[in-house]
Amino acid sequence: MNIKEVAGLSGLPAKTIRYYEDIGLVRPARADNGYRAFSERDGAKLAFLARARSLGFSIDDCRALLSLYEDRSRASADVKALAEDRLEEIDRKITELEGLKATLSQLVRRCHGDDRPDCPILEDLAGQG
Amino acid sequence: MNIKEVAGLSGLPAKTIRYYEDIGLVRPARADNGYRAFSERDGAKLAFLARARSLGFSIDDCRALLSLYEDRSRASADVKALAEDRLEEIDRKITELEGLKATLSQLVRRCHGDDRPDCPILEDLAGQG
DNA sequence: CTTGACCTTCCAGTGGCTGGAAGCCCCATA
DNA sequence: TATGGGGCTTCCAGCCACTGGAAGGTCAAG
Repeated sequence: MNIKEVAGLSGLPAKTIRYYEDIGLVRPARADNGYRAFSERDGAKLAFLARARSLGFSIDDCRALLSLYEDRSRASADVKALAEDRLEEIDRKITELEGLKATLSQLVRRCHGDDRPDCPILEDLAGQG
Repeated sequence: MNIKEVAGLSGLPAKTIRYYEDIGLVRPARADNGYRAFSERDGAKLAFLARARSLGFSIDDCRALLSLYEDRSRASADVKALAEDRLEEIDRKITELEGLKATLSQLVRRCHGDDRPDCPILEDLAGQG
């Protein structure tokens, strides 16, 4: 399989796949002409990575998940712990964004938004709100 | 005012303030010894930036907000538009994170999390879920 | 034989800082 | 007057996870 095919299968851009090779996440074989030759297994690994990344796992998390994935004697507790950390992180981010949203939408509501210069948003930013 | 003092006032690290000078957000005067000499106005500007950044505005947004802030004849509608764009972005991010959270927490619930190797989380990541 | 799609490597840039080295400057204390 | 410690300066490198682009090799079709 050439890079474009595996890119299509995994949903990752070719550039990203090359990058993943650079940082050692995949190690595709090489054909005689120097082209990367991806196996089925490489394809599965890349799809795994794409899915894990889309769920917000960092590259380091992915490295850990991959090695757990390939370790037949892993404990599912280890995976669960990683996933739970991610969940907490997501919760923290949601909370933070909700806070921003509350503040900003209050400011937006208070700003009349016409062609006059007085603006509660700028006043708040300047610390006079 | 030296950099450390204005850092304390604005809540920004000194490093960040130097960086903001680099990219042209502030232009503090210089004392004879080469030290940056911040005016009250510089301090206010930096506090403005700190607040805007903490509300999630990008540096480019901040540049626009600053110039609106300093433009006595600005229309508040322009500011409101920027803030509304940010709100939409925040909403999109929250929605995305809620989606991730739903998927991940479902996976976590289904994983028994003990010392056995079978794990629905990895199965899902591998596309067999 | 040419065209055009594909592949390769390598370098640089994104955003928004952050860390660290090397070297002034300034003030207080011994 | 030496010295110590903090603060200040510049500059370079690195973070994360790619992404864009240049320069050039390879392959299949017409």
